[in-house]
Amino acid sequence: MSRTVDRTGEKILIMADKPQILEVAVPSPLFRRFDYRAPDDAPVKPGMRVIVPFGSRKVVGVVLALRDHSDVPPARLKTADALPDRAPVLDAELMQLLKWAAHYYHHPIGEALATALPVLLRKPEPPPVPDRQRWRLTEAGCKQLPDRLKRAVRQAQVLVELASHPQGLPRAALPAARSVLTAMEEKGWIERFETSDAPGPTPHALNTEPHPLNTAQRQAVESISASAGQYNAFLLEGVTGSGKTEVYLQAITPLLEAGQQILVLVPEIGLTPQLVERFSTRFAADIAVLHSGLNDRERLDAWRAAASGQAGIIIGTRSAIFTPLARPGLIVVDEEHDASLKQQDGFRYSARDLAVWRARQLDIPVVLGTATPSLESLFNVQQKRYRKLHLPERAGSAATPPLKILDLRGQPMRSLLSTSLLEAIREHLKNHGQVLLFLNRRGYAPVLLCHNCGWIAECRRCDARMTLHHRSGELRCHHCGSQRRAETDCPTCGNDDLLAVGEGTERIEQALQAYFPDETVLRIDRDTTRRKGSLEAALADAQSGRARILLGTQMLAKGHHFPNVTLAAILDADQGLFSADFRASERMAQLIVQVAGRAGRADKPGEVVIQTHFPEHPLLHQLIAGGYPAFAEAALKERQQALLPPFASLALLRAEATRADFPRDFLQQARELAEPLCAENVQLWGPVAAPMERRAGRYRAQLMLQADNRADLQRLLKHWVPLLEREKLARKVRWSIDVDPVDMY
DNA sequence: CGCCGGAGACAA
DNA sequence: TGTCTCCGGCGT
Repeated sequence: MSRTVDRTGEKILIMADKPQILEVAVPSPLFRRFDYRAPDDAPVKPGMRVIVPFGSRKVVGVVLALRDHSDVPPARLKTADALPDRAPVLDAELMQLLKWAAHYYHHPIGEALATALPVLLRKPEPPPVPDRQRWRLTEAGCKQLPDRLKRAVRQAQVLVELASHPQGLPRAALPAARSVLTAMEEKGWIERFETSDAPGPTPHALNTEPHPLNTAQRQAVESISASAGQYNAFLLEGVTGSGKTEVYLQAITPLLEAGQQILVLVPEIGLTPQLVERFSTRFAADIAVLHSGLNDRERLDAWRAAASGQAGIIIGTRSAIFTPLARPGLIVVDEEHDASLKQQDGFRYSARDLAVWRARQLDIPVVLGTATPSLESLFNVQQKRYRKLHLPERAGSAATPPLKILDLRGQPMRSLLSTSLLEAIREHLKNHGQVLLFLNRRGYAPVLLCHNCGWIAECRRCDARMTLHHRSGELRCHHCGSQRRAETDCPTCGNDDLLAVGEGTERIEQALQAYFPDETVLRIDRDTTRRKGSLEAALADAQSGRARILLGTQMLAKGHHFPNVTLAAILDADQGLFSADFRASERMAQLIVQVAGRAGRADKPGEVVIQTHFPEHPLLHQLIAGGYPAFAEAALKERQQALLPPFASLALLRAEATRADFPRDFLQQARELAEPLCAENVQLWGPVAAPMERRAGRYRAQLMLQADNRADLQRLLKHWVPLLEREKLARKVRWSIDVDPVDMY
């Protein structure tokens, strides 16, 4: 029974044996929480979904707390419609994580909670019942040899998968379309069955024997294992090919055997298949995969498998950090330095930082793995907040290939394929190696220029030039996605002498094909891998060695292993060397080291070439002389002197609108509101226009807040954000707070 | 006279 | 953000 006290001090019994007011997080951009009368039937707990009337619609909110009193006048209080679930969809632990994250990143709680729920649970309609259908091998299927199925790769993969999962797998876990499964079913190789009602944890037997470890790997595994059941943050720094994944696998083995779950975060969907493959070959445990390629139903099933404890391993991108876990044992963040672990719009959380927070709260270990640690994580090691586990050797003792700087000055212009590079390519091809060329610029040419009058093709919605895509004959804006037919005559002077200036991957591909007519040149970028499955197909082509010249953007540099590559080249390192963004050099160093890691193995020495017009640049020299650690040490010193992260805390207030003056005016008012709240150690910079002010037809500006510690910055934000919300101009612009921004544009 | 788009208010 | 209302412009 709840009690209250009246004015006379007498205790009065409230005629209720449960609290009557629900404090609800409603999915809306409002920072307020909303009170409702509880419906009088079901028992309520925080973390339960609740269907409530909101304005003129019905929305799904989440119960934050139960109260016996509300400050809202009774006449305005509405009654919640229904509590659709018997149990909370978000347990106490997740609610705490989400409340903390919404608070730290200054994002409305309702939206934060909504992003943590699978789409189907955000709707008032009842979600579909779980998919209980599983596939398994028949006796005939067990006798099929996957290697015989040369023409049916998918079928072979299904056989391999099912052979290692005798307890059966849901369709979503199989690497094949429904039609493939039906075909195999008709041949009598596989069959379906229904799982029992309450799936328990699956047995987590090993499928394959662990690989032998070197000393450093063994020490890493032992350190992580010794931390089982208690919080510890580890930075697992392992050069490419040093066997980080094997460390993950062996560290989690005892945890799986003890029935615990492992949450693995990866930066991008492109990395999941390979990692899933490694995990599923090793373990018989159910693996739930959560990434943007799933449909709503598949996502819900994976989410439920994690929440029920049925899945032993959960692998997912950024948003998987909010997956409920029945028996959490360890969190792994792979490629922890990767910027895509930070959400770039809406609820701008860092999945890596939240992983550390969540591990601490759960009192379990967290492992941040990378070949090129972020400066933030290295600083945390220095501060003894993280423990570093170092894997200095490449497995099989392959030497790290030397970096070679190739001076582009004086080389014939309009070719990123310098004579020396072409020679090197020829040499490596002759020695049966593969070559990998990296250029972070897709399309044919970044500029289309009139030779007669100087007209340049520009985007109508952005302050940017259009990129020419030759094959499609289109101009595309890489900032807003708009496209149009490429002009053949200059729209200003009518001259037909239009020049394609500069080079993108499409043009380099063409040039390479002309230089090496007998070789297959494989281009891997967003344009060639748009169709579903085409990235996988291209990667398979690269791995098989059929294509020996690989050319691509970012996506080629991340995580993929091509054992035959002996030459890796960065065609143009210059954009990364000079940039307004103070993190650009860190990213360039990481990229160079990651690309370098693609070259060479024990039996085939590798070579890495970096082309630049600035061969004297200190970043390149640090990398050559001392590798990534030397760069990182120097970069950390610079950050300290400039009082930049990790030695300072930053936040950005961004604003955009279709009118240019609104964002500036709003930010100026915001600045004036902030000034009286600023402690001495908090500085305001701006407002300034974004480096590219107009994008997709909207004008953008930002105000930066810099403080020498997190707490003071948070204190300011806490008082400031409510004032912003009340500002009149706040409704004329789209604004957002970015705490710990990674991209400064 | 009625329809449409834009602006502003509001959400318990 | 989604929805409702109000108001002015304009077409019929």
